[in-house]
Amino acid sequence: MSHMRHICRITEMSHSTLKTAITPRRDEDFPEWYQQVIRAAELAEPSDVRGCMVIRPWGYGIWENMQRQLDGMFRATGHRNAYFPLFIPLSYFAREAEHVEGFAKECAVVTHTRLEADADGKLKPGSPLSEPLVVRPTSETIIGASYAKWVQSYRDLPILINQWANVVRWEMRPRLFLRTTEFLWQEGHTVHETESEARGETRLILDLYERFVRDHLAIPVFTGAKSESEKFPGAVETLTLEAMVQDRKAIQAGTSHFLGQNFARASGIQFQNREGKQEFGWTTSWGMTTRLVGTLVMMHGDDDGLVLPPRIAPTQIVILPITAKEETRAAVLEACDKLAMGLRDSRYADFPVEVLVDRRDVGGGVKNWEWIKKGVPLRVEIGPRDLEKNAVEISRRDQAVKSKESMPMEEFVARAPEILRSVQDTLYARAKKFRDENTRVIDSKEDFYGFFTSKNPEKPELHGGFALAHWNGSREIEERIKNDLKVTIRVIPLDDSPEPGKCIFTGEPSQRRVVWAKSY
RNA sequence: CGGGGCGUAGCUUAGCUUGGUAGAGCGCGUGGUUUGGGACCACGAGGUCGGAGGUUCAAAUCCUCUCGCCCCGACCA
Repeated sequence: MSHMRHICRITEMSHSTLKTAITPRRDEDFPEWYQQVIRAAELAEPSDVRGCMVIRPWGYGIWENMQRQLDGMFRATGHRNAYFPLFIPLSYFAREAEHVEGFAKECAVVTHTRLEADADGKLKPGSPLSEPLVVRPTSETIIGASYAKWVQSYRDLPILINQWANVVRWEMRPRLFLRTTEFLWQEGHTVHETESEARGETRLILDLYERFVRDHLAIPVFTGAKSESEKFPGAVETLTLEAMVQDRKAIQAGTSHFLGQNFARASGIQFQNREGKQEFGWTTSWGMTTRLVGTLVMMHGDDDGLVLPPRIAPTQIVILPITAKEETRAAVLEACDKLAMGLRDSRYADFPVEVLVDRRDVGGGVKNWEWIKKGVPLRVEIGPRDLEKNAVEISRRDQAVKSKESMPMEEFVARAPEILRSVQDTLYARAKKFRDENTRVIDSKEDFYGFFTSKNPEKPELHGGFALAHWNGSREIEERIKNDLKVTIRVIPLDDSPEPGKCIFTGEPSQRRVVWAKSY
């Protein structure tokens, strides 16, 4: 009899151990899991406006942290913020042919001002504009118009400006954070005296971005150039950062473009050089977007929800008072506040530690799970028993949800920054390990096709990854691989160690391996 | 924009084939019992079944149109 009961309990336990906070699991249905995490973590929700989303405080808090950190890095490298119009006169936009071709299909266009009631009392657009206005999909042309006025002499250069803004791209298939009609970003736009200086800027920003995603978002990336067919419309060269998320697809985490003199010519950005001759400026542009929030979800999230790197988490430590017994409640709450104050006095990664005491009158278990789903790096429980020992129970989000460690309160206050650092490091190491395990050096066409073909076409399992393979440099091959496998060249490494070989598709000579993958 | 799927309460959904104007679980509210935990009991609020038209005595259910969402494709940060 007691034996039976014992077995039942074990069954029950293993059942609850298997239960995950997010349904479905990542391995069951990755796209659906992604959406459920965003909802469960209260990052964002679809709005009534097709393709647009509402970014909720927790999601926006992550974006604000990204802004704060990137903004500091921009300032430290001599950039300043400014703001340019949302609307771009159609004629300005039309100035750069390749640019137009690239963006025309996704432009929202304002053609009228004012609303007027018709006979039925329905509101209709009233006066047509003499010239339609394009809602910026990117701001090269409108910013270029200002730069043309500001630049007269080489002494006016360089111009190093960034803007934080929203942009609109009328995409066909929106997905929360990854591809929405309106999104938030920063766009840097610079003008330089020489080609090499502008190329240097493009590279400087690429390195800055790489540091940012590595150190703050715990995201390892491959960097390098885009192929002709993948580069920014109007750019001479596009540098990119490519990360691998947990379904092994590539996602672009940021771009930095060397625009040559294309846009300077289009906008009339001209200056008198040191020889007294008129010359077009050399421009760059570069950006990172709210897509990074989605990247973070897919990079670190698990079957219990979001997992946030401490450096980007809006709240780094949440304190959960165990106030089960009325008679100890006040003492527990007081201890929590005291602990919070102590923690806020310490610093982690240049800022005071972000601590929240969750005093809400919500069941303890529910409360705990909410914070798990939101991905808070550290959860700290304080109950009457801990009070007696002057200790706390801490749970790290990078470890199993049930795992807890007891620690003297003093020690925890002293060690909190170190523990946060450890969580941050673990997430990076884990992501890098995953990326490396799913990156293959491939030397034959057969292996290449095998790598990117699922075993079960009906319900494709997670497969593929990054393939490092030689390529003859032709657009035709890219096109064919894209058609056959939906695989594209994500990045052509810039580096230092060219490794000559033979194109695995044609046998022609190749200077270096390039990175192939399916992508977002 | 092409192919597929789906719209019933905040969420997940039953009912639809064989018409008779809605049921559940979770969540929510109140009261109580609990308390190192996604607890339990009782009571309760919440749905013009995506929208419009049609067939019918009668439509969530049948027909037509329409809107939206999701997945795959083309495109993109």
